[in-house]
Amino acid sequence: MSSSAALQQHASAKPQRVSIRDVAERAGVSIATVSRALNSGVEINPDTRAQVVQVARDLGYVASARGRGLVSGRTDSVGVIIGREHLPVFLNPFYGEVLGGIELELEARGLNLVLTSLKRDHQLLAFAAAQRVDGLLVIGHDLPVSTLRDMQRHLPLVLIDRHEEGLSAVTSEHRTACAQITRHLIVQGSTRLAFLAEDLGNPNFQQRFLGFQDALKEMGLSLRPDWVQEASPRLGGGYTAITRVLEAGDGVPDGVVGANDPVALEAIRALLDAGLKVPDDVQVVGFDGLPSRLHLMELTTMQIDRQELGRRAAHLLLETPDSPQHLELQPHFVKGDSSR
Amino acid sequence: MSSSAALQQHASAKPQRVSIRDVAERAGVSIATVSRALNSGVEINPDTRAQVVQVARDLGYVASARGRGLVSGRTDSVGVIIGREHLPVFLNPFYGEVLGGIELELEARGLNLVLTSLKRDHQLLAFAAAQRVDGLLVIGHDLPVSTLRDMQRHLPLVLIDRHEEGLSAVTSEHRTACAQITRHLIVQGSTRLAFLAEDLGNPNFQQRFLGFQDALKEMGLSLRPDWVQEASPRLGGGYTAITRVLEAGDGVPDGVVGANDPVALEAIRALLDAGLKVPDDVQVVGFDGLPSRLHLMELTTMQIDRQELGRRAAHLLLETPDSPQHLELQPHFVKGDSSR
DNA sequence: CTGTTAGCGCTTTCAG
DNA sequence: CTGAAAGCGCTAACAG
Repeated sequence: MSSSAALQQHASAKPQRVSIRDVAERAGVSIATVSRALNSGVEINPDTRAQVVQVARDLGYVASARGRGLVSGRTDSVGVIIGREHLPVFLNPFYGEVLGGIELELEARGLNLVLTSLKRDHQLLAFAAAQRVDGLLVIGHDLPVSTLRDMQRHLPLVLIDRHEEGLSAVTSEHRTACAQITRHLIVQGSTRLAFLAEDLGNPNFQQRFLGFQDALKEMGLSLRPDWVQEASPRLGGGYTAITRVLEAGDGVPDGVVGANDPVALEAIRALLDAGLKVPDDVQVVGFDGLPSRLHLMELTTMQIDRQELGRRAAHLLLETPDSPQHLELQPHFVKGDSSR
Repeated sequence: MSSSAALQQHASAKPQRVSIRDVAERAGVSIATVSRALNSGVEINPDTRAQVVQVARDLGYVASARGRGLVSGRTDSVGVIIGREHLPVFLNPFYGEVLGGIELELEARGLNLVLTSLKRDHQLLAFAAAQRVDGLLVIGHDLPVSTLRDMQRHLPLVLIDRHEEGLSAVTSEHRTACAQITRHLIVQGSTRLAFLAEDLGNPNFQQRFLGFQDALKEMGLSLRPDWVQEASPRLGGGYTAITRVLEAGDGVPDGVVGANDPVALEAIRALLDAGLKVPDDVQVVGFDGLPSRLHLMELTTMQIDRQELGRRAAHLLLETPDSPQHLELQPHFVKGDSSR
């Protein structure tokens, strides 16, 4: 509180903020006229308007978002909430690009983006209820669906990368996409396949795992339980996961499907360290399509258009805030150097 | 506007938002009492308070940020503006971590983070003047200093990674740090050094370049103009920059200083593609210390504590909003595999 | 076309 | 300790 107080002191220390009344007085009109002159729309004498606009500019007047919001009921800004599990949020390029897409859509309409990293559930609810924003985009999986529904009672809301009954969402398809890239591996000659999941508790990774199994079945291959390993989500998990596969005693896989790109890249590092060649000895594929110019290797992966994910979600929020909709985007195959 | 209107419709379609009056009525007290009960501080009958708190909870009442802000003059949120030149903002892990540090500091005080990517200068000024936030953190170099000063008249403001006379700032030191890492290269045996700048118009890169030259001079080496190349900031610039060095006809450098990590990594890629060995034939160092687990190689670099940059800036904004201060953080040397 | 007036939801004197 | 009332800055009827 002391901090906010400090910020506040500042404001009052400034040469008194100019209000609509100052402009009205100086322009010799009423505050209503000032309001009308500045919010184009109503008919008003062009000369009066020009005069008011001039005075407003001179005084550096800008309508207070608070005062305006109080009567209009709008804030002209949209909130974005990112799941706790994904922190540090900004380190994951995945979410960065999603935000970029959201920004794009909002900026086109002159709306502000308010980013709020996840606090306690009840704080989030309070945030929604306090009407600091006109709508909410939620990225990530760790909010209880009940909280989401509660928030939905206060504000329109769209989920990103997650789907819940009765709530709007934009997601990407995981299962057939993962089957597709697994098939690619098999077609290119791999028969002994390992799967590295970042977190099998996450529904999206579950779907990818199912797709992996679909492809195995379809191609007449069998699943080796020891070759399905979970990689702790912190950096480096893929390395130890593939190491466990190598140590399982079933020999060396000739194909590895990483549940996402970081896991796949870490696995490649481990394979190289173990003296294996990629893709000659082992083909490796990932999932997500993270920008990889600086990476160990150009990865074969399923590219998710993250910007589109954000754009669409913002669009849904703005255009159809009241009818729940579910959009599912299909990732597309990108051939890199980690597979043949 | 139609979009905002749509969001607005939603709000009004909802079961009328509960206001302080609803709580007062239901609790059988005045709105003043509700306000007092909920904003701990004033003395009030514990029973009354308990009663009010209970009713408020039942009704799911949360004070409107607008109404409260109008009278208190505060918004309890801090804005962050990121320079146009750094877009797409979120793709650069540098700024992501800074944001993380800011978040940390704000969260500890219950303040909200409002992220606004850069629009036109006058829009930014309007944003500041509209008092949507209590203070502003500005990351990046492309805002005219005059605009910054104008904004400063409306709000307290702290610059990050940039310094201007009379404005608060948190920056990192570039010159001696770059000299230090250049010296490392020389001590490890490099004598023919190239420098790859991302953008020599940027004062920070200029400082690094100066540091590079300081080290050369100090160690009795001379600067080859052809071996100072600018790398266009888009991904891949470092690749072509080092290629130009190789084609300059002066032979092959045995040491390369990249003005930042991406440029250095791209250069390594190009060197490897050209059949050279890193660090055996050519040592390469970067600057920034981006997380590199997934990269081509662990880079020797000067690590900037980006989170600290954000934390300190937020701290300055909150604690000393009125007296301009300048904090300079020193990067520290990190040895990787790209140098001996 | 423009001025007057009534709030938007809340906090904060000022009286009781 | 609590209620009444003023007013934060603005927009939107409602009169002129």
